[in-house]
Amino acid sequence: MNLRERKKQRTRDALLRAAMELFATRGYEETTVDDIAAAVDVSQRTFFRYFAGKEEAAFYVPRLAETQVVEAVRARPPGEAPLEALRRAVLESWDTISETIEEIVPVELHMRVYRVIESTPALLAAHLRRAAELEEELARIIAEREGLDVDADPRPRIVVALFGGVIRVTERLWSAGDDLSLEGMRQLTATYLDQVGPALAGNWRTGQSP
Amino acid sequence: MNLRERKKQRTRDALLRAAMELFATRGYEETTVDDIAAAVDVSQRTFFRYFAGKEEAAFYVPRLAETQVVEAVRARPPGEAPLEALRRAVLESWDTISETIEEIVPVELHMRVYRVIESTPALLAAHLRRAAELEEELARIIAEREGLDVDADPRPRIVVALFGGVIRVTERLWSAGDDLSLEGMRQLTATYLDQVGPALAGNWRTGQSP
DNA sequence: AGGCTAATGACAGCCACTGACAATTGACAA
DNA sequence: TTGTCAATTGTCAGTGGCTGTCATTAGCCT
Repeated sequence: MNLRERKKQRTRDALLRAAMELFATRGYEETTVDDIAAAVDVSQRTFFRYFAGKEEAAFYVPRLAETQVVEAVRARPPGEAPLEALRRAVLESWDTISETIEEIVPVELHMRVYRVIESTPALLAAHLRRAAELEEELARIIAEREGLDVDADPRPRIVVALFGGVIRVTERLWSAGDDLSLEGMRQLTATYLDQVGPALAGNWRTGQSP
Repeated sequence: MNLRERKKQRTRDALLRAAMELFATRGYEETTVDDIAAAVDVSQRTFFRYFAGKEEAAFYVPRLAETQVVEAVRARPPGEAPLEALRRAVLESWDTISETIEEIVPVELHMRVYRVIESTPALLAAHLRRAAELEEELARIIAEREGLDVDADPRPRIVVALFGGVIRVTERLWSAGDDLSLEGMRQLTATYLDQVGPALAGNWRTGQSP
């Protein structure tokens, strides 16, 4: 790697860290791009050469996680039922995700930024849009696994929509609660996915849930 | 109603219509607030006194529809299973929705704007955030119907997430296709909701779908 | 060493949005 | 009807995100 390349990498990292640190402490809206650039001692223009916008800095790490989930789903054996494949892929990819993150920024910082994302309207909106794109991708993968046409058969998109919905509900609960550990999230996700069947049963009065 | 009130109403209507017309023809990003204000011959500042931002103008009509759905769910008899109640409420509220819209703007204009919302990243993001808020509200209603605590029992949020997911999938398909009639949308929604059961079944090879 | 190219900074400008203040216009009572 | 009060609006100035342009700097390669 060149000196040039290394320098670029360092600038990018510094900008990312400074941005995340500022978002996490001061808040997203309260942080200006000038603040971030000043913290790294580069011009505002340089920031925009590395990130398309403030938003992109906030979502840099979450994007890594998404990529990993997609690949985990792709790697699932074709025999599994769709919902089962999705479930296992997510739970499994969280084992490796923290290491991936730690290579870039402290996981703890990521978690604090994640909370900011969930509690900042503009960021939450962007997050949901990304999630929708992810779902579309997953639907295609599922359809292919099952040898179906996504645009002709509604079922791939429906399972994925259901699955995505459950994930989002747990994300929200998790980020709002106190237990920010990965294990807590795993637990929550597993519990909620287990409730999918019962939730669809007609009669909810039979048997309460945790 | 005062002359003053009437004048305000007229200005608001004119701004809304001008905004929607411009969004639908020129596109959202390509329309500046100055354009909208100029079309109505008021100052830019006045626009911001009626709408919190460009976005709010785009979502003014869709918000009406959302309100109506929420009320339709509230009006459902308590005996129905949750998913059934949601299904009936949505299908039913679409009967009345076009009249409500027509009081404000031509339905055809609304449809064109809706397509713009679905195809403009910034607007789609905002739309999904609103949808998430709506789902939270519906989950609370469902929980109350069933005499449950939303924060203790996951099932209300899960059904609603599933339902919301299906709705969003159909919205997208509908807005991307050619048949922009309400009847087409009803049909699509009913079909997709009917596929929820089959989609969750383990084995998709038994019996193809339309 | 010196020319080439990529990265950066400085500057100007667009657009969404906000606060402050002055001018206008309808409402209402004397 | 007129004068006063309050609401509506326009103007102006300013902030922040973001982009294009151009000159300058700094690493690369012969």
